[in-house]
Amino acid sequence: MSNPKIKNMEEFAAVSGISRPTISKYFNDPESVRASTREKIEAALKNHNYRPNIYAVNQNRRHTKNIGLVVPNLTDPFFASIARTIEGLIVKAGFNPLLLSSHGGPRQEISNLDSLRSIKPAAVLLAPLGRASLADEVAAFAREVPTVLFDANLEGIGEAFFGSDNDHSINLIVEYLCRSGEPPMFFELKTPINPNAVKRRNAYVAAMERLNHKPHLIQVDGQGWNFEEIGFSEGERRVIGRSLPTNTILCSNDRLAIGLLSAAYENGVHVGLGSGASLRIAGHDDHPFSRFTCPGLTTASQDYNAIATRSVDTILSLIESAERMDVREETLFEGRLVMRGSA
Amino acid sequence: MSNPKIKNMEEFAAVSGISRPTISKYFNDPESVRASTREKIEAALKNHNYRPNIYAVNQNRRHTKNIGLVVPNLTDPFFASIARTIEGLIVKAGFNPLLLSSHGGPRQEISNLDSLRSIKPAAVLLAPLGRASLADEVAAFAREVPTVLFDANLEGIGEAFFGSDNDHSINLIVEYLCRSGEPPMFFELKTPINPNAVKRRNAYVAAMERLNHKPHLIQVDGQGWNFEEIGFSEGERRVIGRSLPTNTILCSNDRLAIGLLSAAYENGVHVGLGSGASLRIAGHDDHPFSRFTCPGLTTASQDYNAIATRSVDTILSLIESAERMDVREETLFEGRLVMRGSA
DNA sequence: GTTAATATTTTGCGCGCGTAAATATTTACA
DNA sequence: TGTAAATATTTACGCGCGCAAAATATTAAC
Repeated sequence: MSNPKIKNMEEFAAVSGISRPTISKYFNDPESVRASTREKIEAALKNHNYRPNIYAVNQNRRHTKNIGLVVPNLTDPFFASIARTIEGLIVKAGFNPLLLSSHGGPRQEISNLDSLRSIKPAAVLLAPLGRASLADEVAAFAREVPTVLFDANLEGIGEAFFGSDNDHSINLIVEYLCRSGEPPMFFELKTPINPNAVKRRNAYVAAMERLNHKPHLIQVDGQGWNFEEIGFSEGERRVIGRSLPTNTILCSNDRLAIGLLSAAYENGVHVGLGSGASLRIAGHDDHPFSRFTCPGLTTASQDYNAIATRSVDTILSLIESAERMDVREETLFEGRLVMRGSA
Repeated sequence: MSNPKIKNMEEFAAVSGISRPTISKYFNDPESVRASTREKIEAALKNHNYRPNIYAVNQNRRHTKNIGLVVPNLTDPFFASIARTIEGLIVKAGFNPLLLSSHGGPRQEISNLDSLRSIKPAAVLLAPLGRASLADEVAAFAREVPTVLFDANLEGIGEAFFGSDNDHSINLIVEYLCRSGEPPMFFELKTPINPNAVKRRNAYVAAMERLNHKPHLIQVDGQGWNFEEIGFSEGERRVIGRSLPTNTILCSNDRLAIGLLSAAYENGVHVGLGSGASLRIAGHDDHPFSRFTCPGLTTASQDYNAIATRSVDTILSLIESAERMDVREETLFEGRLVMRGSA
């Protein structure tokens, strides 16, 4: 396990009694060499534990085994957990995931893509920032490197997009709220970064009209990713203690709802379904923490398993076929209603 | 900006009228070439936007510009946010951070180190899993690659360790709790993975004894990282509605406290300081979400700015000096008491 | 036992760049 | 203005490996 010290494939070839290119073949696919040589190689591997220099490998390989994974914000447990499952799928497929977060904003997103470019990835999975994204530069990247978008769509960019069917899930939750109490108002950022937020707003309006209710939007100021903070402070200003046309608030996402719940609690406003409650709050996403809010947050889950799996599958087949897609695929997965105590 | 297409340094040298090795020097340090040549290069760079092949660069460079960053669990917003600030510092220093999470457990931690090994990083910043870590293998790695530990200590491994002074912060919070109400019990996992947890337990016991109170430990079952879940379910079993010797619970970390708070709420137990409250709950860490619990969580913050900064600084000086430390440094930073509504 | 077909291994070359040593140029200073 | 010191550039070589084509070994077929 620690004889002299093998420093390259040449030397390893020598000690294993096989020619260097055959060793190379073995490392690229152990099945591609005869069983008898494979055994010799693996025996030698036991005594010397040599590993090919990854830089030399990637310099010469036609395509690297790297897959880039870019998410808008790793600090958000939601994306952290998606990233984790995608990473797992990539590793299982024998590729090497490179995880980057665009938390710094649109310029960082591009800078992430630039880093990936220099790493010459086989393909890239990108959850873009959304409306803030520098679409032209992202598009230019996607022309160079096979790219699949997920979570947030950028029209026409990349080989495919996989996301959530906001129409469906918002419809589910609006219907539920109307059926079980007063029709909801919609609490959101005035200028959301995420295209899903816009879709949800429109879906809310449409659902309300379909049910013959007048839609009400509460559009609050706020920038960046500190949704809880915004939900809290703007909730205090615009919701708590105000006389609103309804006692039910549907938030554009769970993190806003978490802030709003906190503001309600702090101001002594009782949230929930029961008789003692004066406010109902619902969210969207089924954020990892929404189980533990007080009360638990009623929300709509996204089918992230499906999104992750399909995204990785298409990226892999894209790599394998070495071709681009003839038509850009766009698939939305349906979420489910998650009922908890808050509405 | 898009003339012919430069594919290597040779060609770029040609179009810029400078010799290739000089170009190489420029990319390693733009200041190292004469101002006049620098201008020529940068002019050419504008028209051709060429970038050196990172694999070829790293294959030949004596040391890469990569710094590995391994954290136990990126899904925890706490580590996600530390990782983010550390990444920022690394980038600012002109290095390239490689972020990996050991969420999968001790074997994944080692596998992360193995991946890093093959990338030949200049150095590695490691927040180990803790007691679960395969110490021998981590130590072997740290002998090969300059490694600095943070957050959780593994005795004698790596060049230095930077963490929190649990004695200090637990003392702060125990004193506060005793002074403002009944002395606390300590709520924790029976078999914690994290050495900080053990230190906190001991610090709690010591602090209580110093104040002439009898320490009480509530040690619950539970494995893995789903602390909120454990805090919730075990809290329901062991705390809520039980007749305990005190009405104050100090949790080993905020995530347990978040679960416990949720359980209290769900069972109609009023948490806080006021007269209507029957339970006080405090945590430790100042987790990003602890502001938004109901009520807000009283806790002890860690000085993660200091930990991040010092860790990165030492790793950088370690790289620069190209030497190991003669004595292993171990520095603990003091946290602060963060008072909110829960205790 | 021979030959053709096939699977495997080897030969030979080049990838894109870092870097030491040799050479040329610039700068500083008398 | 001349010279030495400092700085910049060039020459020349090697890093560790992938890959195509050629050579060889193995298997199958008759």
